[in-house]
Amino acid sequence: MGQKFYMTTAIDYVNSRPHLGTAYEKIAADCIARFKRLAGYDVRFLMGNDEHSLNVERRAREQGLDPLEYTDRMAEVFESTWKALGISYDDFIRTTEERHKRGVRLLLERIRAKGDIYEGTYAGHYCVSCEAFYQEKDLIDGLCPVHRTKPQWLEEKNYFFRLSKYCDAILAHIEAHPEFVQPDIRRNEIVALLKEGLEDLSISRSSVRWGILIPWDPQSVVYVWFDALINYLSATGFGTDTPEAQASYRQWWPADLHVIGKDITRFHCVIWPAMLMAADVALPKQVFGHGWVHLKGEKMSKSLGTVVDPLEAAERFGADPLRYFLLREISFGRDGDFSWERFTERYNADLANDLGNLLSRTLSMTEKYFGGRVPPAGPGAERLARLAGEVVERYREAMERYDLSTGATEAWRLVSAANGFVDEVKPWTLARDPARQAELAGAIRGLLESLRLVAVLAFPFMPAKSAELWRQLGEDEALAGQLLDTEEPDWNRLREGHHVRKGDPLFPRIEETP
RNA sequence: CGCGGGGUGGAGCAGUCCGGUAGCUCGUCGGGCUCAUAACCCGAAGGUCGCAGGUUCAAAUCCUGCCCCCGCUACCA
Repeated sequence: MGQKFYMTTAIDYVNSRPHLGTAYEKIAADCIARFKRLAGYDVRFLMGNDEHSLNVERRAREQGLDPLEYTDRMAEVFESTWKALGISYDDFIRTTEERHKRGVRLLLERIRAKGDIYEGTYAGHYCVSCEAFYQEKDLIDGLCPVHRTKPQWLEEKNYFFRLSKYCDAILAHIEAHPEFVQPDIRRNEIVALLKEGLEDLSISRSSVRWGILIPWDPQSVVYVWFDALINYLSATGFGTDTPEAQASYRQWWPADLHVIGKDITRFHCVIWPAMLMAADVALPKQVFGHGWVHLKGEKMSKSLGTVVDPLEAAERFGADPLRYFLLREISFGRDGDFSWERFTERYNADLANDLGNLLSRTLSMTEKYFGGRVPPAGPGAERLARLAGEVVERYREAMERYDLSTGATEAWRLVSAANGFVDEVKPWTLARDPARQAELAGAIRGLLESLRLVAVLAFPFMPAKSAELWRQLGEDEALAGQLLDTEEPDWNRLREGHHVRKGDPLFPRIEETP
């Protein structure tokens, strides 16, 4: 087994169904997970749901359900969505699970033992939707600035975490490990925030029941954010006292990568490391804050009916084209745009015309000239082989820094080159001249090998379509088990004489924009 | 002085950290090919890289000032 790589996404708040934005995060994370497996890492990819808080309890009651019943249903909705999108998570944690509660309790006890939790009173305007307190000056016309609803005046006993104590340590950590916060623009924000200083954080609620009880004071419940962050740790076995759990914890922690939305970098780059420092637990290696997916330049709006349901989008043309579009079109880390027009354009250009058609023409020629069997390697395709080597190197370099769109672009350089190569060598001309059989074989073989490599490179982006491409090339082993070999040129791997399996077009053209 | 993002050929983007031929996709125009999903290939037109200064042999890229757009003001990642 290779080096371990433990990565996570944000766990999702279950007060609404997944939408394109949440799906984007999982798709991007999945692409990274699959790339890492391809690169030989021993990957553990965690996702999950955030199920506590008054807000969730309310939503459940509205539907006449028990909170747990409600969260059970939502877990099904989320998991089936992720499966439909081809997300290859290894573990799915729910914050209502015992293993999570144990982890939360242990972390709390450790921080408390350190003396970093104290009792206090909190008073303020509390917005249920925000799960946050507001001061008078923050309210707009007496309403929550975010939700425009009337907050409640609450005065309650709260436990506080001495966040302020860790401000300098976190700053020092980020300075010593600039890669901790990615991309760079997010780091600047966090550093600015830290330089202004931190206040202690209220970490309990005494008015809420739906949550994890504070171990030494069952009248209080752990604040949902404090609870949620710990999932990354509890999912490894932290807090569970069996030899297996302990071994798992030691094997996987610290996390190598947290993939999250840019709005919650604060929680992951400030509060979370402080919690871990207080508990003497190692910090995660890296946090990556991705951008938003806008819809035609505007944020998605449920009331305007402009939210794209990822499943619906996936149903129309399959999950893979959607995955490809989002990953190729949007620079990972920045905001991007989704529209059916652009989707159709990308789909037809890159998938149908370039890759799909390349497969089509190559397999047709393989059938026509070689009876559908993989021809022997021969002269003529050297330049494709050379480019393939370069592409793999650059692809790998881009993917290592999570520059997913560049990774895809690199793979498509090989597709373009292969299409150009066909026009250049004109196999149909070679075919008329028996003396040039070896050249013809070399050319077709070069094209098949290019396609084989593209299947591997495209796999993190489009697992199902890549597997179909792989199958049509006549490969029998699972594509998922392949390794991206950079020691030896990943070339001439197909078995000579083996039958290809031409099938339906891999990506039929979309004639009308949806 | 609230915070942040952005302004690059008709459209959408990359390049800006580490200055040195302005790149990609679509669209337009011309040509080629016929293996292929009316797909593919080649070529061309089209940009004072928001504006004004500055640094430099050299700036989209660094510095200063200004203008405009967009988030943070929603169900939200």
